[in-house]
Amino acid sequence: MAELTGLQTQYILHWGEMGTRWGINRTVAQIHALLYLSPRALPAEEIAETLSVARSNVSTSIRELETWGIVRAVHVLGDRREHYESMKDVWEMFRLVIEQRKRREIDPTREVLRRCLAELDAKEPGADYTRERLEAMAGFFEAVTELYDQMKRLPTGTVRKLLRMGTKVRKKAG
Amino acid sequence: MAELTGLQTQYILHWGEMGTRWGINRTVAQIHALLYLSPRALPAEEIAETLSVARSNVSTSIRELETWGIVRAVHVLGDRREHYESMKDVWEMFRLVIEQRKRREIDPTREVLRRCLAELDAKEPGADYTRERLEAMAGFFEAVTELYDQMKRLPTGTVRKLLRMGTKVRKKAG
DNA sequence: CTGTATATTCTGTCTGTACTGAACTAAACG
DNA sequence: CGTTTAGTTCAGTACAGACAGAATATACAG
Repeated sequence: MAELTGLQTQYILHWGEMGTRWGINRTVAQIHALLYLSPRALPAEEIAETLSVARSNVSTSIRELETWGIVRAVHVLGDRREHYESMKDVWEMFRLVIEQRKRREIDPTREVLRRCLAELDAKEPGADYTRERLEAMAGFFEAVTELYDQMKRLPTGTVRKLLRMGTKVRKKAG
Repeated sequence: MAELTGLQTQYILHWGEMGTRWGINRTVAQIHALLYLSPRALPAEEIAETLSVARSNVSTSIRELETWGIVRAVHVLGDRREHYESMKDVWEMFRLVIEQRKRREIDPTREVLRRCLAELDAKEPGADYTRERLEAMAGFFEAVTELYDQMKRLPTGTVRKLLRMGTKVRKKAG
């Protein structure tokens, strides 16, 4: 990964772009893209040079990727620098990311909805209507959580297979 | 909705908070939350007052919600102002939002991946490895698209039923 | 028409986040 | 140990997006 090919650059830039739309820091996303494409683990210094970002920026970004569990540090004999590599199993990567986003975005919302419903006083104005709306929303979040839990139980690869099956069935029927 | 109850305020603030995490403008999310809870359509002026934001801010935010198709303007006899109301079917709302996010985030990525794979020159350094990685990623995006298309075909309500069935099965088995 | 109410567009300001470069810490080498 | 190298933390800067308020446009009433 000393020099990027045009193709690699294109992918990395796009990934960074998409990252921002998903609320993921551009540099974090770019670093992930770089490591994902790299056949070998890269030291921070090299990442910084390749992407033209500050060394400190790489440090914090790598840390974030590590907390997500999709990047880890490995060591190379005769080199005391840390080398970073990305997980290569795409499905597992997204599973990890989704799990954490769920924790930060779905779970707190479920909590709030539950608390709201618990606190809802029948005497306050329009309580019936409010309850109806909150319950509908809460039901949705419960269902999503349920769906997520069910998918989590399936061993890796099964989702893929199910999906392929579904495709075939649909094609036959269509 | 002249005055918000504590509960409504809580919900609206939380929704705004979550919106920012999903890359949705806080005001847009808050307005949506307000309209969702409101038993009647509200004029822009009232929205601005209730949420303490500028009238102009409401105008642009409403526009965004309208393009998503989850808020629409309705008219009230004897009042020439536009009144805005939110869709109340939570499942349909999220379906609309997801559809559009898919268009903006999944589809372009699929395109880039396809183009990258098409352009990939076997002569460039590490072409085999790059191809492998790009294909894995592309496969994931194709699968997600497939999944989405299949779910889209199901009539509203079916997803809910399927989910409930799944829950029962799992409970029995567990 | 003119005046008033409503809605939109535009411009400058503000805020929050990303990022750099420097200072600092820790570890490895000789 | 001192020196070098890697890694982290911090303080200030830069930038993007959100927002308010003013200016403008549109529509309706009298």
